[in-house]
Amino acid sequence: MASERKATADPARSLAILWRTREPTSRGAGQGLSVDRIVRAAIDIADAEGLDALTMRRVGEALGVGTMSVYTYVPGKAELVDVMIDTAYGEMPRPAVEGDWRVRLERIARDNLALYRRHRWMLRAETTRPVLGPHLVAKYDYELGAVADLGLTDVEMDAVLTLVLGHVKSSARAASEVVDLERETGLTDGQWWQSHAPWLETFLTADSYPTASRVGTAAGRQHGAAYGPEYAFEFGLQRVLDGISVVVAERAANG
Amino acid sequence: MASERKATADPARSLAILWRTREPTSRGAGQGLSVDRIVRAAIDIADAEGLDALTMRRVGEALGVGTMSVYTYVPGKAELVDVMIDTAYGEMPRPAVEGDWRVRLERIARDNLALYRRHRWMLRAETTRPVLGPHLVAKYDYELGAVADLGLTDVEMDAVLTLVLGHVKSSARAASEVVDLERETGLTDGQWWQSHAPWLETFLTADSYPTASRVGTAAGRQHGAAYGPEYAFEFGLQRVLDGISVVVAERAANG
DNA sequence: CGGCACGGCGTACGGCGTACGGCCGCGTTG
DNA sequence: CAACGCGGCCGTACGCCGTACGCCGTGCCG
Repeated sequence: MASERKATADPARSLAILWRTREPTSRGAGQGLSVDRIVRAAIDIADAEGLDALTMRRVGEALGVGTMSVYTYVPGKAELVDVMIDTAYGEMPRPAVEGDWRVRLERIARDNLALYRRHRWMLRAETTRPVLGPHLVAKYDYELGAVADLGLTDVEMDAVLTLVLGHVKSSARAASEVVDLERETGLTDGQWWQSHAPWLETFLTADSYPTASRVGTAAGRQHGAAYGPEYAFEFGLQRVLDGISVVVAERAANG
Repeated sequence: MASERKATADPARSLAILWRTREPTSRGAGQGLSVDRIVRAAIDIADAEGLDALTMRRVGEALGVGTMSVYTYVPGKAELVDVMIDTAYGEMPRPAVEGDWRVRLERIARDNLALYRRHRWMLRAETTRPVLGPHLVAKYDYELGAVADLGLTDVEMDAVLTLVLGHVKSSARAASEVVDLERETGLTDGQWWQSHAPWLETFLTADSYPTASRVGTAAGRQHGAAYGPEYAFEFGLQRVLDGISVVVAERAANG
């Protein structure tokens, strides 16, 4: 299957590229190809048409270059995606936010959501352990700053961040799926739901599954209106932050 | 996009198979192939070797049958995965749990985590909107029961469930990645972390990224010990439940 | 007993990632 | 200034994948 990360991706190779261990060569013909240009082209393709459309052939084509030329700068597709991810992290804002931890965490959540909205392919590409590129490290450092002065242990700080970012990613995935579905079927979520209503009524009867039937119908009716991925994101985010505040209050009380 | 779900997956076809719209034929030769046997074989392969190893050729091979014979019962790979997912949901327990909503939700979270542990391929396969198979519907109905009597609106009930299950999936994914990494590299997480220590110390210095450096080191040192995906799961779950309890208490107070 | 519906499958096509080996032009060296 | 060799570039080819298509043999129904 692959697609998101061949099992054989070599982290060391990705790291070498990410941290620019190689100096730019001036030898040879060189018609201006470079890791940066390749990554930029690849991101453009993935943004516009998704990870499936991102093939090495397409990348070469986009750069007016043979397929195999890409391999001069990038060891393989998996490593290319690694670099794409770190590059995307690099475009995130890292402003100094005024306000308490809750404001800061909420801001971080929204920034990450925006990132996933712009680069939907990241939702599928990150499957394996992230490669510790420079921008990911900077991002991690910045985001830890939001929870640094709350009296949490280092491990707890990491766990809080993991929790919030995990929620963002779940929500983003759900939202992305709705977009995909609308694009593929040509139907909005509400229309799709309505077209499946007869089918649902056949099997998902109030007799057999009372709760699922009622709630599903309610949720379905709201689709396109108030309910949807946005609601799930907002609701979940506030719940998560509420939950974190319990620990924070505890630590503040106990010193 | 594809890989876990070809963009061309046809939900209607999947649904037809899932709800057994076709009656079992008794015409023709028939050497005992069936949707069930195919699905079972496919799940065995995916469990043992991952989604990447699941190819139509492998499935046919495992059943002592030609590759294309599989297509007699299943329209394509995407639909096969759909059916695999619903089948996996079918093996989940749905006991009547005594205790309050928190006990019930916690139980649901752990059951789902166990499911993902047994079928790690599900973490990659569910990308798109789930197909509403019979077992998913039953699962949804069952799980809604855990939050049915808390005074929440229908939409809120759905959101609570989405939040909890999203956290489970995030955590399961993280845990699965650790397993994959250990399997691929032959190193435990702690060993891997240690082997990258020199590299990290070069770039992730206390000067440039003080917080990330300290927390990363702390988290890294704990790997293999107390910290890890299990901790992140437990910590996050309690935070999420704490957050939900705030809403529940609100509703209980306001009627 | 004839027909044919249907399960089973061999072949083939168009895609993918990428290994390999060669070409060619430039910067360096004697 | 000539020769060298290195490195950017890439054409070809291989082994995978999913699956369209058309052919067979079988056993039930009329």
